[in-house]
Amino acid sequence: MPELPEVETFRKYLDGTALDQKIVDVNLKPKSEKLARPSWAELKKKLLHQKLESSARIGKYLFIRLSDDGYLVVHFAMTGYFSYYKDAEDEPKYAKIILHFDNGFHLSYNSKRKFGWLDLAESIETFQKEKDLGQDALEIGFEDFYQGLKNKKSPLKPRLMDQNLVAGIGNWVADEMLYQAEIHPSSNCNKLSEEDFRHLYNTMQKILKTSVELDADYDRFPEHFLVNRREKGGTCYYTGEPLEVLEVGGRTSYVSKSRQKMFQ
DNA sequence: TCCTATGTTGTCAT
DNA sequence: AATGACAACATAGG
Repeated sequence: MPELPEVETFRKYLDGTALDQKIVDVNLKPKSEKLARPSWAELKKKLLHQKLESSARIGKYLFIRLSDDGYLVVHFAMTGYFSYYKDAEDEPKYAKIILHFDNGFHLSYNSKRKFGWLDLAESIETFQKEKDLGQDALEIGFEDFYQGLKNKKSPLKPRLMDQNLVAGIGNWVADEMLYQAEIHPSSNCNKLSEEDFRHLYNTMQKILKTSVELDADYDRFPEHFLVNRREKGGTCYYTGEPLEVLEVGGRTSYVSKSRQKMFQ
């Protein structure tokens, strides 16, 4: 579900389908008002008669440039995704907000739950500042990554998932990074050396790039990736041992105990 | 029936 | 100021 690689895949999907066509109507499904910000009336008014011109992404947030001015901002939360289709009968079951284009196609924002949302923003910079959103995990340099984490008095995993520090890492990417980098999620940030952080940073880049290249399609992920093993009965690719399931920072974490070193 | 879920946000406590 | 625990949001699926 939508973390950085998934949202980047949605962004590419949007770029390949829905850009440069005039929005002739916008529909809201019943009981979906909460997904529209700042309000359904304002969102609809802003989108009508405009085109989606281009897209950008910071972390799990997608920014879509509108032809007049400003941005449509989309957050997919846990179950959101886009569909671009022509026939009304192809409308997804969980469609919540639907943009209708003058070429007869439709772009729907779908979600099983009412968690994600569509919002408006004047500029990406304003939005990023208001939300205190950190640098995108694929953009941040090692030095900022290191400086942001090295002095934290906290278990590492919750800090990796803190969007104000580095944006885009959710539960599965955090587990994946820590697994491949051989670091226990409960390790204290301030006990890792610079080289440990460098290793973690390089691992993060590799995992994110690979995931994005594979369009976040887990079925195509390398066999050693943890994400497909994060389930009951899952075993470590490297050691064959059963993965431990524990809670770190309130989130379920899968750990290969003998592989991942605890820094404390 | 009960529990969990890969996200965010707000409150309250330390 | 930082950090953590917890609830709320909402719903499908095991």
